[in-house]
Amino acid sequence: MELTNFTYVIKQVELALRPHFNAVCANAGLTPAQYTALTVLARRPGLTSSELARRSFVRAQTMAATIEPLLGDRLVRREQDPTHQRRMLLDLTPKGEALLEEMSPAIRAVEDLIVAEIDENARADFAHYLRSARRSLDTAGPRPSGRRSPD
Amino acid sequence: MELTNFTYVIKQVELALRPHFNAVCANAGLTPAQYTALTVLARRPGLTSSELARRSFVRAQTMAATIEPLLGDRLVRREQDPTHQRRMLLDLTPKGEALLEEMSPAIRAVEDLIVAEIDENARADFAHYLRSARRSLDTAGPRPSGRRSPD
DNA sequence: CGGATATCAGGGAAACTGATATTA
DNA sequence: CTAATATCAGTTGCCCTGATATCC
Repeated sequence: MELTNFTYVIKQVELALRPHFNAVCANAGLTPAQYTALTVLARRPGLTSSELARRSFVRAQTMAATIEPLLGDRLVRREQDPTHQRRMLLDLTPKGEALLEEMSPAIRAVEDLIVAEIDENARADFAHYLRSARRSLDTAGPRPSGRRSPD
Repeated sequence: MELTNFTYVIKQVELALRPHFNAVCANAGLTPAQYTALTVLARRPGLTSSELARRSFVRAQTMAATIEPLLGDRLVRREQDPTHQRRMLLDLTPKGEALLEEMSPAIRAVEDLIVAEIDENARADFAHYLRSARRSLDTAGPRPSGRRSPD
């Protein structure tokens, strides 16, 4: 009963998910972290690298390293914030948007696999619990970067 | 509705969980992977390193590297399988069991944080969904190692 | 000044691939 | 012969810490 061990099972799910997710990303010439950064930028255009890092629970340096190859491949574009000399705003290029579109069916297949056994109705509950866990973990204890809700 | 993005949120939860889990493990002189291996051995004494690897969704080499320091620290003991010349069976030492016991309250605190916002009744559902996801991901597609249910 | 950004340099935990020797 | 185990060696993705310069 109480041998739930959420910490353990969450790690296991992430590990079991990794090869699937990895394969889809590698197929598109991306690392998993890069794909994730692209999807966040798709929904939040004009973020800075630091903001993107906070929303992803990583450091600014880590995110900068993740994004660097995307800039080189012209999947992401960077321009200076008109109001701040120091801030660099990130956006997807059309090429970046097209790549996400191409990957969409394969990603969708992985999504379907995750919830394959779960009733349609219960999937929303599952998603709700996951987001709740992320929120609880974010608003307490040791953190890599700053505050702010991830997405 | 369908903007659930389980792949993304699961990764986010794992990332948000990491610093908490990491701090507890580091406090006990363990890496997260080492702590996890200890807990599995606590519940499944006499596993081989390869079996342990399969249950943990990693390769035999990865698990061997994880366990090596635990043998040196006498937290885990290894003895030859009487019926197989090649198999080496793993077990916790009393020292290993004691360490898990010491860590238990801190681990429990992290567990409580994860489900802090979730109703007592709903926590079992959450655990069920997580295990279901792990199972679905395990029984299909690309995998690092072999078969067998993890735990 | 403090706070946030960007970026340089270095390090570590933990997964991967490939290859090999042994044994049921 | 085939499958599984144990183990050697190298690689990679991706996070970390510390430090620095710039800008509001």
